[in-house]
Amino acid sequence: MTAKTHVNLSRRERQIMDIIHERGQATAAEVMELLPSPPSYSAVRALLRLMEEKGYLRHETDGVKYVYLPTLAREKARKSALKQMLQTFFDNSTEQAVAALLDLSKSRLSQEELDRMSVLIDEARKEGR
Amino acid sequence: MTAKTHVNLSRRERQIMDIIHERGQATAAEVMELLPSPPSYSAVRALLRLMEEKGYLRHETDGVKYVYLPTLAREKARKSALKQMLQTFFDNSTEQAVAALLDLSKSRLSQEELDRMSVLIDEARKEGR
DNA sequence: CCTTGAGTGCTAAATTTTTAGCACTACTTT
DNA sequence: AAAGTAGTGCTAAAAATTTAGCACTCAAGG
Repeated sequence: MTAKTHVNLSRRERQIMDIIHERGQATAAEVMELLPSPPSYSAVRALLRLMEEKGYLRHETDGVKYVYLPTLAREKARKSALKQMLQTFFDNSTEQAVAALLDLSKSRLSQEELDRMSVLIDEARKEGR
Repeated sequence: MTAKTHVNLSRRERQIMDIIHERGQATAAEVMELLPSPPSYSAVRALLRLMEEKGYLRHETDGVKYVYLPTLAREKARKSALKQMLQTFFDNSTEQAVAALLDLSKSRLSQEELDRMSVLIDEARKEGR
């Protein structure tokens, strides 16, 4: 099984996945803190438990408390999210997506960062050939 | 108001938004066709009507039928989705996102497309300077 | 014109999600 | 070793969502 893809996530589940992906891991208390219009602590815990049962999360114990982590490697989750976004918003055009990305962050990009991206593209060029 | 951001969308609402963003517009019948585990036609119509009421969609009439469109310009929706993804999966690193994007699509990219991306980066470089 | 087909809006039932609260366990502190 | 604190699991109620079905409108064809 693994992957009922994330299209099946309910609203809260998705919010929680986002938080956990963003931080890599999180405790119930942290999740609660970051949730918009957070419900009660016990509600958050219940959600986490349910999501674990459904296979979206797993937990490790840190002393007495639980730390939740995504089941799917971050790498894979990224990939699937990117694919989805490419299809939904960019007609599967990588070029358009890169353009939008550059535009979005242009003010924040250093010369060095841009140089490195340039190299990435050169490499892809070579590989493709 | 406008923008309860899309974090508030329910599962079905999100699926529908994705479909409509992907196609630019869609009728109830089309949406139904593309929905995973599609419910009845009238259920789809009801959802669309509700979403319009909440301000996520609007419709135009094409002869007798309704064609639904996103309220938010595609451009803006893209931007907000990208931002979200950058933050959730890439620690706000544009570089990492570009790398993942290239990796994801490497087999599909033509030399020409890669050249054009290269140009994009050069331009950003000049602007930044 | 009348009937039929393809669309719509609305309402309320069914299902799913979301929530709170209680009962329990395990440390820590005194 | 008793009491307190901080965590957990589970259950069932509350809220929100998703759904089906019915009543209506309009245009087209006979």
